[in-house]
Amino acid sequence: MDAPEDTRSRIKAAALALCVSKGASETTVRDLARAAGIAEGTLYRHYPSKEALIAELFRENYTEFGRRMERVALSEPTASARLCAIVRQEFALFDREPTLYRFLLLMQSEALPRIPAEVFGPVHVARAILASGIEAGEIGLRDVDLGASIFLGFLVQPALSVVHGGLEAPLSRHADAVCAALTRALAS
Amino acid sequence: MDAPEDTRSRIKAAALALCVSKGASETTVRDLARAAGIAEGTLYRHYPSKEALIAELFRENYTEFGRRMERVALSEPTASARLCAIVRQEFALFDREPTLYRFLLLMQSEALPRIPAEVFGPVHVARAILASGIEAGEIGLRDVDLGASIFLGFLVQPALSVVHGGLEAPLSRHADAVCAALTRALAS
Amino acid sequence: MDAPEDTRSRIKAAALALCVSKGASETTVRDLARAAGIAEGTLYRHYPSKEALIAELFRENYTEFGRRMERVALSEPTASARLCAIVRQEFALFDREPTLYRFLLLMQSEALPRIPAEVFGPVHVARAILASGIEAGEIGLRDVDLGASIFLGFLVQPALSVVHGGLEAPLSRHADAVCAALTRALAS
Amino acid sequence: MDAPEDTRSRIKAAALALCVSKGASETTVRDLARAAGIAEGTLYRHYPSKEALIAELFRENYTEFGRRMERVALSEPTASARLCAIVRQEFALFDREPTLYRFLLLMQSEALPRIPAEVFGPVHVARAILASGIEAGEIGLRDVDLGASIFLGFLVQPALSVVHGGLEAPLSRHADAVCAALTRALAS
DNA sequence: AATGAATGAGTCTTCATTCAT
DNA sequence: GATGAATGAAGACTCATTCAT
Repeated sequence: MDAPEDTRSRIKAAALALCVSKGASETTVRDLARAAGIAEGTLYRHYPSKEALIAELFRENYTEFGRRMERVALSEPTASARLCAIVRQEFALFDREPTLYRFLLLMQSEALPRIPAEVFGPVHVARAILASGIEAGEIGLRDVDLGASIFLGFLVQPALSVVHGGLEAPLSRHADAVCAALTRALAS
Repeated sequence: MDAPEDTRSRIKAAALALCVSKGASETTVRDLARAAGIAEGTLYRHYPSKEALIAELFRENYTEFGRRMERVALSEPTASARLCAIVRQEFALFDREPTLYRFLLLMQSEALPRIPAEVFGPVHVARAILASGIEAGEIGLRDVDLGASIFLGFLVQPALSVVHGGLEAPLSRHADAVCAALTRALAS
Repeated sequence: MDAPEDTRSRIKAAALALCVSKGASETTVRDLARAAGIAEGTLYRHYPSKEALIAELFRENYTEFGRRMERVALSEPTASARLCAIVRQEFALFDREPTLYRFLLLMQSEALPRIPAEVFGPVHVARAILASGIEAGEIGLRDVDLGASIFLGFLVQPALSVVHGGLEAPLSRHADAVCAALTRALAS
Repeated sequence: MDAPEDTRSRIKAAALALCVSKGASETTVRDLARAAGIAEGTLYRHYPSKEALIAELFRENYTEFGRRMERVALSEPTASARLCAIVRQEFALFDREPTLYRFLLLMQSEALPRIPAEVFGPVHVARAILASGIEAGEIGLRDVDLGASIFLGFLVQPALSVVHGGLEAPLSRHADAVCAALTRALAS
């Protein structure tokens, strides 16, 4: 009745929502199946294990995150403008798709260590932009790795603060201020 | 034979190390007992549950984190200097006690949501310092909450980058550059 | 495209091989389907259940075993000669079709209890030959049931010993010695 | 309350009985626990897995079988007498402890292949006795391996025949006839 | 006749927790 | 306080079987 792809999508959506609301290890296969409207065994026709499902889900969204960054960055002329465009876009996405975003944020500490460093993601894009900015003499901070780390701090921490209640939603409201501070931080 | 406090310390040390190396939910009471050199049942003489043990462990270190920040901040004259002193101190601590620090970093996303916002911690300290700096006209960024969030980004993200391998250890090596960028970011 | 009988044969061959190599209950329908080159559901067009498939497979080969015994026995003049002819033939078959034979040997303990005693098989043939031998005064051992059991021991145990590595292959090499011993055992 | 050894014994007894009555793979851990009067989890304090429990059970009884054979054999003067003593003893044991014996008989085909050939057992004893008999010129059949195999056939097949209903119980009733036939078989 | 995704009862196993010693 | 065997609920996963196509 449903296309097989539909079942997979339902599983993914259920996993995303449940991991965000209860955490990955508190989410049982039974929860997953119920939320996706499938039988428990059906999950195993699509993923080899619960762990693999979550890992794949994280990886997909992680690399998609990187690709999204690449996409907005392309249309901007300078490194600073690129990073700001990313901030604006991601903050807007955080407001529009809170579940997807929280998933990425919350799973980071468990999932990232299991992903090989070579896998394409936000860090690569940040590094590339910073490298070009440094070469163009536009960015003062000369350490690409540190610059990427600081940039990610600007991107991630405000989002986390909104999640934890320390910063008022919507996140987009803070985009201008964050971009300004980010530009100053990397400038000299 | 051992003072009871000794047993508690051994349990805490074991929990810290195991949570860092395998994650909280992957750490079993058996693991804990083995690592602490006690019987499984003994844990329950000291904590009502495994969950409570980890929660208490996080909370202790979390508030201690805040208190450490307060302590260094006191001796500095300006907001900027205070924040930089904190950065330097914590980066040094990260290098000296990696397990303790990683525990805080990794458990954040699971443990923080369960801690009421009123509980004293780093966020309070950051906010207080920023508020004073804004009042003194020393800090341009006028939103205390956002400023605190950005500051935490500077504190946390470089540490995470070292953990994930994206930034070269030791973290202290980057303290100067981070302080400079942080000062610029908040300045205007 | 294929004649249906072909599919059945492929299923049977797959079941035989898998039961021998991993045991009946360790063999899954998925294994069976994969090895036979069919879909899992297809098995149920040919057999009502996995269990029924294996039971039928055993029964077929079990009665065929009996019929084979009957056939060689016919051309021999005395009971002793008949039993020896059987030994020779079966030992040769064991060497030629090891999988088929191991199936019979290994499934014995699970499958035999579920087969009613009336079902035609090796035991019937052995009993008939022995009865005729006793009547002809040619065989000293007067208990037909015991004689049949001892004969089966001569037939089965050397084969099992080869399977378990306690007796050197090929089994046929031992046919003469076994026949001689068997003849002596029943003689007096 | 119970000595721990008691729990283990109860588990073993339950496993023995259930494996005999329903087969190893049809026996669930739940069955085992119920029959032993323990909780399911308790089994895993004593054995690493259900499989390991059954394997250990088989191995224990298998080597004990060998040791029993050794023990009766000692008191007899000739190879023939030793083998007959074994037959008599084991047939009697089969009648007295049918469950234990059936376990060995029925599990043979699954369990034996997983036991390394070096493990001490009935085959070793049979071979040793036959070798001594051959050397003493007392036994005509010159192939030790084949002789051991034939002997095991005399030992095992009549027991199996009783289990399957082809031979009338008690097995001991047939001991004399079997001994006589065995002696003749090996003699010349 | 053939397919193979879906099913869901049932399996083995784990693990936080209890309690008699 | 300390122990560690016992618990049993709950977990992840399997697999024979069904059925719409």
